[in-house]
Amino acid sequence: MSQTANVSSTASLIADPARMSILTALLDGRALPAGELAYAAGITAQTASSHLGKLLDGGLLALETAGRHRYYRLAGGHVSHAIEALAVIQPTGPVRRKAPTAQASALRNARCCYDHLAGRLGVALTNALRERRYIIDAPEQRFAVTAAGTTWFAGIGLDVPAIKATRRGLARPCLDWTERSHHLAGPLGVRLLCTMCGHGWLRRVPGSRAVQATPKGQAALKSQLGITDADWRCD
Amino acid sequence: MSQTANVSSTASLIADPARMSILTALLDGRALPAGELAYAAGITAQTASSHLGKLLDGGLLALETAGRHRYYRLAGGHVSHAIEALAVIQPTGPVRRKAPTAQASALRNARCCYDHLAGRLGVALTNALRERRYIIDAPEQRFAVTAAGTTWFAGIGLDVPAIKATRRGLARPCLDWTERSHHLAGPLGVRLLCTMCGHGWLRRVPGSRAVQATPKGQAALKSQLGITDADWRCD
DNA sequence: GCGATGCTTCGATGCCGCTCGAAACGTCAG
DNA sequence: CTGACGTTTCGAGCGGCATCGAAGCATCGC
Repeated sequence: MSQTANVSSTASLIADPARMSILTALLDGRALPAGELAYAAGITAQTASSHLGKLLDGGLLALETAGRHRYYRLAGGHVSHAIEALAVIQPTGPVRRKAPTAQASALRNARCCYDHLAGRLGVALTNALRERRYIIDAPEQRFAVTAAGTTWFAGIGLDVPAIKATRRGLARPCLDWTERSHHLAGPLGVRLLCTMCGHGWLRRVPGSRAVQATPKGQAALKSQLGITDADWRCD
Repeated sequence: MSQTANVSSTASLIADPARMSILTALLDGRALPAGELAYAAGITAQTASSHLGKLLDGGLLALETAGRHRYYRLAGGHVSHAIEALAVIQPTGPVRRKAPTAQASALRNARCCYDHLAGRLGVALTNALRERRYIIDAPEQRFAVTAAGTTWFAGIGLDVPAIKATRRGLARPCLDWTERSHHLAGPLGVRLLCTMCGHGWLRRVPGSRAVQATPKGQAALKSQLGITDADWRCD
């Protein structure tokens, strides 16, 4: 994809401190002449001219000629948008420790890890599946589904043979950040979360990675796999 | 002040093509081991290790250690957001044309941008909502929902007054990196995608950001908003 | 015309950082 | 313990780019 080459070349334009000073001076939308931008960036006119030409070619600036002055301005709102998006990314500094909020513990209890279930519930669910030998450890960082497991998954409406495995297999363990244990990932994990949400057992919280278990879901977890609230809820 | 230095240092991390290849390989949210990223970027393991360390320090990547493997992933959605914002900026010059693969055009047609709809369909949907004045432009980079809009959303089972706005509002435009136009983001955008998936109109492709419209969904788009396949499908 | 001003181009210099070979470190299998 | 493997660290080579001096263009005032 030539898109990646394009992104990095654009980023390299912003990467130079002198050019960034020029862009900063123009962030408010004004159009400034080359000489003033050179002064703002603390460089000579020749150097600034080189930078301005590159920014122009890169599509970051627009040019407006007036007499012997040449006024430069940002090419559009998308440029300032990109700069602001970059400003959000901060180097990893000192680790800040904060008391876990209610939201944080909800995330720790049950959350999405991309498209599969993670957190204490994800780990508890995976352990229950392993204890019942519905899934077993397999080589190359994978889980295999046993015959009993296929039957059990079918019982909740999940057709295992119909799932096509990716390059990394049908199911695999995924390390859980908070629990330092594994939960079920891979296509099977994705479908399992989907199915449980479809039954109304679990509910994804909009705009968050948190997952809630409904009363119906709590009952199902207990009857199907013997998982009680105490096994994973910790507020 | 130090903000500008921070932006340019972040940009310099993205500026290197090898590092950009690494970031591209991680854009879908997966976590990949260092060796695989080295192979993806076409560099040796030593060089990749250096790059990964810098990206980690720069706050672009997160690390997950599993045995002798070290899995790297994007530090968060803000990183992919910044990359997409950069991708919007195009050099003013010869337009290069590439042969799109089937997967690429699927992504271009319809995909998730985090939790809301993007791509040609996302833009077409947003434009239709604006044309019908269900949503209107509002100050501070936002969309406002009109009374007619609230009624329409309720008609598809989406209770707008029940959605709580975040700090950035209820709905806002998000720049689409392939279409260079805006699509609907914010809590309303998230709920809208959710609702349309719930009706079986759209279907998220597992393990990908691609979104498919079902036949039922195509009919609904036509009857509800007058959007035909030709408006957004382009293979 | 003539000089002054604003800006760009050319050429040379110096430095940053990307790159890979070699080697050390940590983990896993036997 | 030993060998294999994945990853990181160290060191040296080297290409690319920012920088500035000097010169070349264009415009303005007189």
